[in-house]
Amino acid sequence: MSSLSHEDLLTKRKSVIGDYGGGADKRSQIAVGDHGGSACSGENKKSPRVKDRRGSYKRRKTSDSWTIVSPMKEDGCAWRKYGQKIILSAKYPRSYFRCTHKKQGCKATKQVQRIKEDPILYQTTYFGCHTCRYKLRAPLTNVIDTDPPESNLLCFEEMIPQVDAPFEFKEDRVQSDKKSSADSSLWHDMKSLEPFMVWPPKMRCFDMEGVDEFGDLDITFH
DNA sequence: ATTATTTGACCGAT
DNA sequence: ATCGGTCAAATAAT
Repeated sequence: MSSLSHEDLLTKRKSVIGDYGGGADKRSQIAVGDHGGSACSGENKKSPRVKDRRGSYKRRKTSDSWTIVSPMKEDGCAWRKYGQKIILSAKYPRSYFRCTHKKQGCKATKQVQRIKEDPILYQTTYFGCHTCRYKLRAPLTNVIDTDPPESNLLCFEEMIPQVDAPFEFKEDRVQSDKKSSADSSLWHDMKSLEPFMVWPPKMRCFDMEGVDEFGDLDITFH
């Protein structure tokens, strides 16, 4: 789709940024600049860099999660990447995604990690159910107020096959080539299927725990 | 303009 | 101290 390779993009970006990440943290710089000499209004507890983030996030529980092992890392949902980490015991980095509609209260997240090279396999772990899907049906109306935000579990009737999502394969920066054709053709095969991501939570609702296989996909509920 | 991605720092747990 | 998960500024894309 894009005319530039990922290496190109990366190179371009690096050349623009320079030693961006290498040296001092930009927020440190900002912080020093901000209240650098100011000593502030006296009481600082522990030199907040740019903003005190203590308690800014809570670690998730491992409940309400399930894992899918599949050759695809795309599902039918709109995710926004918010992090990537090198995992010590893993060969490939792990990517962290949250639902694009987090602002509307959707708490669903997932993490994707490639676990195998030859036939490429991704392990995707989902946390929480989407609460945003049925809102998409009436995007221009004022449904937000009327939606019960605590209804985590949806019915099948509420589900919409969200095949309008941007299906696009983007490879991790750390290995750029040898993707596309295999992946894409695979995806085109799978594209006729229901986006499988939407039903694992239903299976949970229907008391299907203990099921850990479904066709070609390995699914593990936690 | 707004939204998405990148990426090092920060946080809590161990 | 280290690890994995998250934040958020800078950057890129739309």
